[in-house]
Amino acid sequence: MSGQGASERVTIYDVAAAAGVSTATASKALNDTGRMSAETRDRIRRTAQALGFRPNALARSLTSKRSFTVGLLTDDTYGRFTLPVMAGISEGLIDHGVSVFLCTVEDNPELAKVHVDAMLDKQVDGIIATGKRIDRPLPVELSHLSVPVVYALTAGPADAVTLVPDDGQGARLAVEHLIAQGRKRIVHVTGPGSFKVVHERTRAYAEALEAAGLPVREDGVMRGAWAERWGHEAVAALWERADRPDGIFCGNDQIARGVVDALRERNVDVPRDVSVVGFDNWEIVAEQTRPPLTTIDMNLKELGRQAGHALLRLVNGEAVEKGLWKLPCALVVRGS
Amino acid sequence: MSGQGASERVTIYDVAAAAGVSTATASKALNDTGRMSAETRDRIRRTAQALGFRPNALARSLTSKRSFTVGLLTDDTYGRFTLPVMAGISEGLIDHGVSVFLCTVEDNPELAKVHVDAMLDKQVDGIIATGKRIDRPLPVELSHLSVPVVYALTAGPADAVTLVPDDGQGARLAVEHLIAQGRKRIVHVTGPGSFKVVHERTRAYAEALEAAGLPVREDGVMRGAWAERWGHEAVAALWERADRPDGIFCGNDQIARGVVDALRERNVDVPRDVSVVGFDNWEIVAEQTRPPLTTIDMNLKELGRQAGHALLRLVNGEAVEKGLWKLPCALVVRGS
DNA sequence: CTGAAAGCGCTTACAG
DNA sequence: CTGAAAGCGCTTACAG
Repeated sequence: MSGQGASERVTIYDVAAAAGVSTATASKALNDTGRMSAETRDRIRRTAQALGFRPNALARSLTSKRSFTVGLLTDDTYGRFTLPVMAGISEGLIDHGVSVFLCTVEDNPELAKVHVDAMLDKQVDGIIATGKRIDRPLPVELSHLSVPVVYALTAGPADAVTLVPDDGQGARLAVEHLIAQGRKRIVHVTGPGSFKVVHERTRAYAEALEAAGLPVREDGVMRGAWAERWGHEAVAALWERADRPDGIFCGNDQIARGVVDALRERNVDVPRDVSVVGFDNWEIVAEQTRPPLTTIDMNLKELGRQAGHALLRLVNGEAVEKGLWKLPCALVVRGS
Repeated sequence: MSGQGASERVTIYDVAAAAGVSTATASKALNDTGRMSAETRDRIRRTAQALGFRPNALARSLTSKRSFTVGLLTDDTYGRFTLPVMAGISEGLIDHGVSVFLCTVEDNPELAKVHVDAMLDKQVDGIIATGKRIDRPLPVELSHLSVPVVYALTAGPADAVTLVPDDGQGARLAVEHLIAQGRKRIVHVTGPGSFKVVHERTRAYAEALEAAGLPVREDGVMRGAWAERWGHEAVAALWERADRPDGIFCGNDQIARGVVDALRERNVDVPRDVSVVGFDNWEIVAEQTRPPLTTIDMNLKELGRQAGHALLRLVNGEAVEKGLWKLPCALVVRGS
């Protein structure tokens, strides 16, 4: 019976009439504002309930100037990073009654503009910009909007709130784990130098070695593509060397998988002879590797949740620390 | 200068006043309705432009009963299928000025209910339900809502519009490709029988063989997990047999990758000795396989786009054919 | 403790 | 061809 009245939506007038009060009183009762006898408030609420009243959020927003709606912009159509971030945002916000507009803009500036305008027209309370790379901005300018903006996993202006995984801390975790396994000759096989994360992780790798009193070698860091193929090539090159490594920290799980496969093809036992740690905890890669990859998880869902909360605080005019928020990564120990 | 007036939003009153007309006339001019001199209409438009007027979509929706907003429900937080579908929906709808609410509900019925209620409160014009499996519904009942619902890549009621990839046609494409390569002994290594797609693809596999006059063998279909490991195991079993296959159609790209890797480990050359075709065109798997996988693409983005358009037609009261829409898959030829 | 009235920003019959 | 008025469904000072 309930919820079918397509044409018969019940309004606050219906509730007020049924309860024998004015709409003003009904509104106050339902929003727990104003002052009235507990009895009246209760009665109005029960009538509302009985009639199946659900306030029209549009009408409410029109007066309250709050739409309980935020816009989510992403340039990532296929990637794996964005989905957990978005899920975290959506989850974190729904608890506060706020809904999320999803907009995929890819690298298209005009499309991005159209989406932003549409969101603004729909009176979003704020915007979250999300991407696949922390060193590239989305193809649209968001800094002088009339609503607050939070950046997650994409580059934002210096005076904005930007949330990213703590790549340095993650890398340290990885290297310290290798050291804890008793590894002494640890190399780092990672992605292209054009990525900012490559440098951050490399620095942390070197610092962790130093902190443990292990030598930091010039040729300990090898850069290539973010691909399995590069993992294979790197192992080929490493196994040409006089002193082969006994620990390999990889810049992502795909490289790590290539490394592990290449080691197996050389009859090098992982993890007995060599320990390998990846980065990303991309489950589909990490779990299918033989043995399954030990890797670093960036806690993207939590990052999304925090991005949502940060935006909410901004919307409410609460104080929020500007700048780069680096969120901790976690080590996931599997078999490598 | 433009777009900064946080507190100074320009309304249609401002436009009307500046143009020396009533708000009614202004509204008509801007919406291209009513009748008035071209001169007046132009003048009003120019003033609106000059003032940077952007209509408040909330206010507009309140009277028009159309929010130009739809809800998108998904149970898929990490999967690869949903993101392209969502991107297609978002892309297809933004052209019509409609925005999309993203809701990830996972397997949580209460959460799903909360999201649906929130969407309804915000007066969405319709809802699209999306999932990761075509044979399972979302954990929430959507059939008696006051707005139209379209299902994409998830199970819907028989009298609804449900869009899915044409698994049979995709499988046929795969098998016909193998036959065109001159393969005669073609097996099908696929996922668990609990998945509906497994049966659809199996049937199409058998039909394609028959149509080509090739024998359909009892043990030609092998079921296991959707995982690389199963690909390895299947090859191990197959290579025990007297007559080994020369063509392998796999139920997904992960299995196909396991198969290709296992063949290489046995020094069987792909594609010289054996041709392999996968399913999904999951680029990260297909492209990293050595050699890269030939596979079936489900055109998920297009599926999303069509889901969006179908919903729009429903919202506009236009005729839409109910039932299961099977959208064509495409063969992507790579190296296997 | 409760209600009449005005208003949020737009659109839409209806008059003229 | 144009405008005054009412209305969409709610909330919020302001009176009483």
